This record gives sequence, C-alpha cells and structure tokens, in this order.
Amino acid sequence: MKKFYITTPIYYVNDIPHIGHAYTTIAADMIARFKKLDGFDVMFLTGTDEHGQKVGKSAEIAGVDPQDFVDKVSQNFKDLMPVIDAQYDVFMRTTEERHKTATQHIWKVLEANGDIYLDSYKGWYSVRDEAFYDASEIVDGKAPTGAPVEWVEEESYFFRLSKYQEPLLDYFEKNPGAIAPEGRKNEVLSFIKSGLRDLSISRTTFSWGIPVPGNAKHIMYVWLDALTNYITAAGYPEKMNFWPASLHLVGKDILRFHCVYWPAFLMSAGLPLPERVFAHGWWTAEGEKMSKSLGNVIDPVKLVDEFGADTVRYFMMREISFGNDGDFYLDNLKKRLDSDLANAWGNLVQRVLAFIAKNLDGKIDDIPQTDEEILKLSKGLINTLRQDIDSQKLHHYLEHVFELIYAANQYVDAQKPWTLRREAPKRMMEVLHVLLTLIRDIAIYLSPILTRSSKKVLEMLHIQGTTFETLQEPLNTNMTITPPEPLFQKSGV
RNA sequence: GGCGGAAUAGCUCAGUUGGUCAGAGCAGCGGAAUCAUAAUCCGUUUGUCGGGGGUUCAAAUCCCUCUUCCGCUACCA
Repeated sequence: MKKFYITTPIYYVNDIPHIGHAYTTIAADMIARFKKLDGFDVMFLTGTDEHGQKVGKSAEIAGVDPQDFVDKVSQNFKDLMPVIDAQYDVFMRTTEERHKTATQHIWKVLEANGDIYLDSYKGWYSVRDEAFYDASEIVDGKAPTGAPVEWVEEESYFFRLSKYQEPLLDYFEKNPGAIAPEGRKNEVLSFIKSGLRDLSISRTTFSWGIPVPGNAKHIMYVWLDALTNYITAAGYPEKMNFWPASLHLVGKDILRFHCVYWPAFLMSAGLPLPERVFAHGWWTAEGEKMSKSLGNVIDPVKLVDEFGADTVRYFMMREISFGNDGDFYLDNLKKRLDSDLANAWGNLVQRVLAFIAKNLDGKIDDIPQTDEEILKLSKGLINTLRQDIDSQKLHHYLEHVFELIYAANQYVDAQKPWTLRREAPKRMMEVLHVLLTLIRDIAIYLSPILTRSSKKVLEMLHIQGTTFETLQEPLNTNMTITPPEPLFQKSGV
C-alpha cells in the first residue's frame, strides 16, 4: 500500500489556539482524508511544541511547574481537533520521552559527523527586543528599533550550516517541487544564496528544554528540538515507517526553518529529505491584521459553535487560493453557507430526495442508466481532484466539485422529473437513479471537507464505509429514502 | 538599500508554455420553471487586463520604465 505522511507544524503552546492553527490543521486534514479515501496508508501528524524560553517564562509567571503548565496548554490544542473535526493519527508533544530520546540521538549523529562544534556566540543583544543585531545594524550604539543593546558573549554549540549551502542549492535544483508555492521557493533560494552562516544550536540562559548530550549546561535550540518531532513520530531512531514525509504543511512565517535548517539537519544525519514543503498564507479579519491589541482575533471554537465545523472548514478552504493570504469577512462566510452549501448543494439533495420520498414512497427502480455524459463527468472528476490535492490547489478542488453540483442541478431542470412522472414514469425512474448516483458521488467527493454533512447524505442513501472505489460501484437501489431534513441551515444574510 | 512578487468587471478573484484569454463566482437586471430550504435554470450590463514605451503576424501573458502595495533580507518561536 502506498504511504502518505502529512504534517502540520507542531503548535507553540505559548499561544492560544486561533484561526491560523485551525486553518493549517483543516487543510492537512482535508488532504489526509482524501488520501485515505484514495487508498493510501496515511499518517497525519500534528502536535505541540512545548520547550523554549517563552514557555519557561510563562510557567514561571503562572507560578507552576513547566511540565504542569505545558500539560494544560497542550490540551487546549488537542481539544481544538474534534471541534474542527480534524482526524489526526498522531498528536506529538515535544515533552514526550520518546521525543527527547530521538532529539538527543540526532544530536549525537550530527556531532559524530563533525557538524557540531563548541564556540561562543557574540553579538549585540537587546533585552527589550529579545533579539540580536548585526554590527551593521547598530546606529549610535542602539538597535534599529531604538532599543539599547549590550555586547553579549555566550558559550554555544554551532551547527555547520555553512557546509550545506551548496548541497541545499543542488538539492532544490534537482527537486523543483520540494518547496511551494514558487514565490516562497524563490525566497528560500535567495536566502541560501546570500550565504549561510553556522547556526547556534544551544542555549545556556534558560533550562526548559532538552539537554545537550554530554553537557547538561546547554539546552538544545528549540527548532532543532521541534523539527525533529517529524521523525520522532515516524519512529526515529528506530526503523521509520513513514519517512520521508510526503508533505510538510507550514505557515509562511516558518518557511526557513523547514526549507533550510531542517533539510540541512537531515542531510547531516544521513536521512532523506521531505518530499515537499508547502507554505500557506495568513488570514486577516475584516480587512485588518488580527492582533490581540485590536481584539479582532477570530476564535475558531466560537465560529464552529455558530456555524458548524463543515461550514467553517468549507469556507476556509474555498474562499482563498491556498498559498495566498486572505481576508476573513464574516459576511462572505455567510454568503458561502447560503449560496454554495444550502442553495446549490443542500437544495440539490433536498429536491431529489424529497421528490422520491413524497411521490414514490422512497423507492426507486434499478433502471439502467443511459445518460452517459453527466455520469462520465462525475466519474472523471476524481482525476482532476487528485491533481488538485497533489498540487495543494485546495480551492480548485472545491470549485471542481461544485461544477458537478451545478451540472446536476441543470440536469434536474432539463429532465423535469415532475413532468416525467405523469408522462414517462420509466424515464423518470432512470433520471432519479442518475441523480441519486450523482448525489452519492458528490457526497463522497465532499467528504474530505464537509465531513459531517457528507456522512449524513450517505446515510440517507443507506451507504456506509465509502472510499473512492465506491464511485465505480453501481448504486444500491434496494433501500427506502425517508423524507429528508435540510442539510444546512441558512444564515439568512 | 538588495532580491522577489502583485496590480484583471461593483465585490472576491481565475487566467500553465504569448494566438476563441477578455473569464468565473457573488451582487444587479430580465425571463422560465414550480420537484425543492422562494431553493433552481436560462439570458444579460459594466472592463483602456495599474500608467507609458517596446518586441511580435499576434501580449493580460515577453522586455524596459514609472506608480502603488506586499514578501524575504538568520538565531523569540
């Protein structure tokens, strides 16, 4: 069985779950569900990143033990998953013992390969900005932000990132699909070409992290720790079942860590590189940047409470080109709900099932279907959808499914089963048979994103345990359609 | 500053390698139908494809330039 390993980033627990986390997770979930339906052996990984100075400090401020602190905040992220109906296979936490083992192991491998050395990190540091500045950035003894800086020297382990500049460029040239979208790849390449410096990969100023093997005074750099989770979950350092990853889904802000540092670490460790890293964009809210101070941060839990997981999932995947930034307008979500979900799709199901339930006691005959054209359209759609998923054109995926929905509504209007009922009952049966088949197919196509309502539709047709293979099977007509309930409640905007 | 990207109908945006590419959805308007959550279907208006210049038989699509906006330009994650 072909394997497919997809990941979200592990979410930094110092944040509360917001719409951005939900977005990445929903996208990954949609792809993972599609691949499962398509017969792949899938592992969908998500989790939490729990080490680092900020987390340590937050625990201190809260006056609790760091481990107790992260247990609690990690749970916030885990709790989000069922809310947005994300069906992960593994929820990885970087404070798990197996992860410490894996991370310390990879450290030793990098060290054994001569890529780690002890030196000292020197630079101008601003406590206020929590950042180092290059000498060239210092103006009149101050940071570009105007903050005071001080000269700091700290003992640190370094990773020979500079050694991997050419190998990385080579690799990305030979694997043009390894970073997407194209624009993001260019950013990465220009970053690498501008020259890679060795990377400081340990800290001594705080202790909440994984100790460096053989020198417990040092804590590992959080990104080395965090990135390693992708192989921990796959079984590292034991034999790995799901490596390399098929797809790392990331936000555009953490591209460099995934496309420069991570591949370099893997090269050094002698491990294969992930097949593809895809960076998506960010949401703004009603035209403005989301921020705590503006108070316009969108809470996914509240959103789902009001509109349901299906609508939220659909909206986020449909509204913007995956990879671009997008604006979150609540009015647009309502329009999508009303015009796409309720009017086009929900009403298609409603008008057909209600007709059968009302006029035919819910029974249809198994009449051979001669309307090849529209059925072919439906069967052939799977190929288009595979391409959409593999290129992460998730918005196209939904557009393509809706084209079939529109075609099905056109078919209803053109065939007029309500007229056929009086004039050609046999033909009416055939048309209804075609329509139920189309509805089944569409529900299957939508099931990676409209997880709940698709299931409801399939239940109305008395179909269980579908995969994409079901599409090729004839519809079972030996059943009774009961009077349907509307699939979606309109917002009425 | 350097590198890169974007500017297309009222709104949100599609437009691979230059030749039905001037499009879709939503909104608007007109009509049909009445199975259905007044849900559907058909038809239809608006565009100097950011400005200017160039290459070409042919450019939204390539080149130059200008304007505006955005991203990246390493050690918080």
